[in-house]
Amino acid sequence: MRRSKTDTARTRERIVETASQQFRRHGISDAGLSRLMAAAGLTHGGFYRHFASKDQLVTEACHEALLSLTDGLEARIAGKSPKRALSLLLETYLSRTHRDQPATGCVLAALGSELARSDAATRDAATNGFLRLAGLIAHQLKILPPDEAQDRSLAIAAAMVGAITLSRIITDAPISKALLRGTKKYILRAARK
Amino acid sequence: MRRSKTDTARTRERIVETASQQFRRHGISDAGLSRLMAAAGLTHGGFYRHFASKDQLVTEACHEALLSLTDGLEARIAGKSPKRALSLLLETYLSRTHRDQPATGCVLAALGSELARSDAATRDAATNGFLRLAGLIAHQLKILPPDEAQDRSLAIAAAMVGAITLSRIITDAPISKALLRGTKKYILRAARK
DNA sequence: TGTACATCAGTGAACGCGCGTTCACTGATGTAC
DNA sequence: TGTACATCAGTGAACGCGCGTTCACTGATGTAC
Repeated sequence: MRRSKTDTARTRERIVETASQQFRRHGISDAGLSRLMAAAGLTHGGFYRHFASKDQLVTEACHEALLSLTDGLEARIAGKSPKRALSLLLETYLSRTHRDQPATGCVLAALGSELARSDAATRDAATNGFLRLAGLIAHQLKILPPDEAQDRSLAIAAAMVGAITLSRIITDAPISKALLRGTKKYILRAARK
Repeated sequence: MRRSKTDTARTRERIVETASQQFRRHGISDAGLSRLMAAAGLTHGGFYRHFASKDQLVTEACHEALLSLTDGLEARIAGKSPKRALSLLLETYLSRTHRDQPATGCVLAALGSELARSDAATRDAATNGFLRLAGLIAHQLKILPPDEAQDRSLAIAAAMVGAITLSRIITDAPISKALLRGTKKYILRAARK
């Protein structure tokens, strides 16, 4: 039966939030709409009242998840010195907690290679999220001229994403840990003048 | 009808080679066995004469593709000075050619986030390939003590994989290029004492 | 070296299953008077 | 403010489709004598 406008809006948000977790946990292709809607407490039939297609949901889920990630990181470093802020960003992003909980972590690390094959709208959302992440880093590189800080922050953000992705693939625990530790050290070196 | 042993071995190799390209092009989940076998010039029914399951093919395809990648890179830098070799590695791996041709490129970049959700055997194959890639880099960091060269090479290899993956996601061509260029510059900095 | 038979690579139909999407239906919400 | 009716969120069955896997069958290859 029909629901109130606020209920409808809440349901839609719940679907997007549930979807973004399911995608990150199982991958985009392997997260089916039926299971996903059930996880949101609904049946699959109602899906198309909210979204035109699965692709649209993917786009929105990536957008929201990346917004939430960068907002969270931004809040975490608010008011800190650039040096301390960069260290905090790296500790948070390159943590074992992040590695072990893909469902609530960075979409770029959880879905990177699938995003590379996604449609333009989803890749746009991913690109914007990536640039926001890089921007957070660029702000901590104030010792450098702006152009160089921009270029370097792109490389640093990609290195962070690559490190988490690979730390999840690697079957040898000490090596996985060494990769995360090494990446942090190596980025801190790269942040120096 | 039955085939000779050498024909059978050749067919098996052809399936693995075709599969590794199809996986890198379409993703593991989205590369179906029927299409894949057709691409290898066979019908899908014969698949299980060669492999116990799709998972086994995935493992072998990743193993072979990573072996081929590291062999190719190794041949390319043979006899070069460490400095020149590192630069060559980076130019080759971080090229627009590599970015634009995932089907024949690095499996870790093409399938990274899917590999993180794959079974142990496939993740073992990916881990070994990653360590071989890192090893190639470590050999060019002879100015550093071995422990540090190992840690740093892990971080560098992950940064390379992350950069290619993200360069494929990014919808803005200049930014994609800036990421590849920036990553090379930043790794060369990190390689210095 | 030649013959008889077992092996098995490859074919194509078939299996059950879950996929994304559509649709008739329900009944509460929203709207127009 | 109350009433009549249109809207539409959510349900559950159904659609065609491709998936991974199995199987009976074919006939050339490999093996045993």
